[in-house]
Amino acid sequence: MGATSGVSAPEEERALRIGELAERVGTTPRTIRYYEEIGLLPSAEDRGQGKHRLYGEDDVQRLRDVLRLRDLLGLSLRDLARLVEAEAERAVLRREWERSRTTEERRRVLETALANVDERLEVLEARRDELERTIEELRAKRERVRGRLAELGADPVPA
Amino acid sequence: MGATSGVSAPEEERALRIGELAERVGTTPRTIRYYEEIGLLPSAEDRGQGKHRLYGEDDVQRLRDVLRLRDLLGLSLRDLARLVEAEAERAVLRREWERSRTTEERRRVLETALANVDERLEVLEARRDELERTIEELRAKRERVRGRLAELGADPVPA
DNA sequence: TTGCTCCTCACGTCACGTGAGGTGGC
DNA sequence: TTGCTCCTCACGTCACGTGAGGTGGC
Repeated sequence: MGATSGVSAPEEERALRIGELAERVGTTPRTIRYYEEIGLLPSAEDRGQGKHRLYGEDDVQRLRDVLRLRDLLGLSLRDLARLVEAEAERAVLRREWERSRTTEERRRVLETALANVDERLEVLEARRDELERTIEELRAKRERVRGRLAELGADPVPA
Repeated sequence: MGATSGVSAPEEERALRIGELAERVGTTPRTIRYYEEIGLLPSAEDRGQGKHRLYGEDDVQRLRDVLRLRDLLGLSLRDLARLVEAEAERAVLRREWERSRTTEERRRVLETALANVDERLEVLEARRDELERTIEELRAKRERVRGRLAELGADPVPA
């Protein structure tokens, strides 16, 4: 859960405070603290009681990913945490793969990763198709309204 | 608020009970009762205390619309209720338009409707574009994984 | 009459929002 | 030192979930 720190070594890079991070990714400090509390984001274990949280660029990226998945998938945060865990697991598999010797091991690792990606793609594509259908309905509606406006007389409606 | 009844005259058509309606649209009876409670769905005013709610086909359609907008837009239910109100208002404007005499009135009504549709289109298109970008990222990731699998040897991965 | 679904409270939960009162760092 | 943002409780809210105990219709 807390093996890696949320404070990702801001050695050279500028360290962000929670408010800056929140503004960068379009959320609130409270949401970030809550995600840390439920284990969806890693917490800085070496942070003293009452001390400020500090974040680096990779924390920005990780939080962006989490928020995007939350909005796109509409899962509970528990399920989302499981999904993010699976993603991390894939990263582990990836490193394992780098070291693995036999072709069979490599194949197994890659096929697991492929199945994982395919599953996410299916969910996202279904959502996009649903959105597309709704957009088409609205466009047809718009054309009908514009047609009626055109019938009313001279002034063309600006595109 | 309660001018029209949720029980939309199931004269000939088969009347649905709340559990059937819920299953048809993919939600729960509790959600339907809650939406009625906050005014997002109309309530049957002529329903006696403790009597069963009954629904018709247009209630199915209305609830489907509400649920789809909820999932697609991610608004609060208060904002969603306002939007649905605006939709109903447009229907009123539509009937008003049927009776209106002057070209200017008609133009005004149509332009209001057009602005309303355009606003919804913009939100939906932005969402779809974001989804599309995520899908593209995942597809690229998948191609990379499949490339690595192909490198491993003979057996082609089924498309 | 027996099941089944329905009814109305009413408390629980999830994902945060929102102060209350206090401390930390450019 | 002065502001500003940060900190930790902790209670509030929104959108329902989930029984508890009772009634209704094929």
